[in-house]
Amino acid sequence: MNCLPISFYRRPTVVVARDLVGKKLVRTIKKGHTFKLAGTIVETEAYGYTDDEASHARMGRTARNLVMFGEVGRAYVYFAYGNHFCVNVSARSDRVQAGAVLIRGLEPVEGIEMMKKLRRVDDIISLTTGPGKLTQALSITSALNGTDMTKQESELHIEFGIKPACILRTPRIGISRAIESQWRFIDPSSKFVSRKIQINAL
DNA sequence: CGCTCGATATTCT
DNA sequence: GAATATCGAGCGA
Repeated sequence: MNCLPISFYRRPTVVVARDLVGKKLVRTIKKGHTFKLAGTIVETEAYGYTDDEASHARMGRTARNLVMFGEVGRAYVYFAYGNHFCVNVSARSDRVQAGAVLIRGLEPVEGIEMMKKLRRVDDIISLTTGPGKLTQALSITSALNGTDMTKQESELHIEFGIKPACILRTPRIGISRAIESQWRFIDPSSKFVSRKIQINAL
């Protein structure tokens, strides 16, 4: 079994976000043949509960964010700006009621030709450098919301990888609240990070 | 390269 | 009605 165990996700969300950098996100598609699409996670962000003004869970449960409150290690897929899907993994310590880690960047490893077709682009760099891009490259939609990411047989799961030499911690991107929290983690040696650093507003 | 804007689901005010 | 965990097209420099 190559998958990260459920205990990996039953820890503080920020710690899980850091430790997910270097792990492998795997998507299997059964369509006649079985296709495998996979990439190494190079960029993540942690989102919390009522303590986090930028989190979907900050106001409590809604139909959309239920997975953030449920069992850990599950895929939380949501539709952003009416245009793109984004994928998270639910993760939190037992003391907290909600939490998830947004996967923001991948380094493509397997199934690159199919990713190019799904994205309708040829450029490797723009294939998976961003949360909306990587869901398109791996054909991740709300149909996969709630998927158990700790099971090898799941169409979407997370496997062990190689621990990066260095992980950088920065403020999160694309939010206007709680910009002071440094809950974004990147592998600075990777070319597949959407932005190397966050420029802090004055 | 950088900036503006449209697409438009879901939630909040 | 406004904001949002985004992206890419179009435009100007």
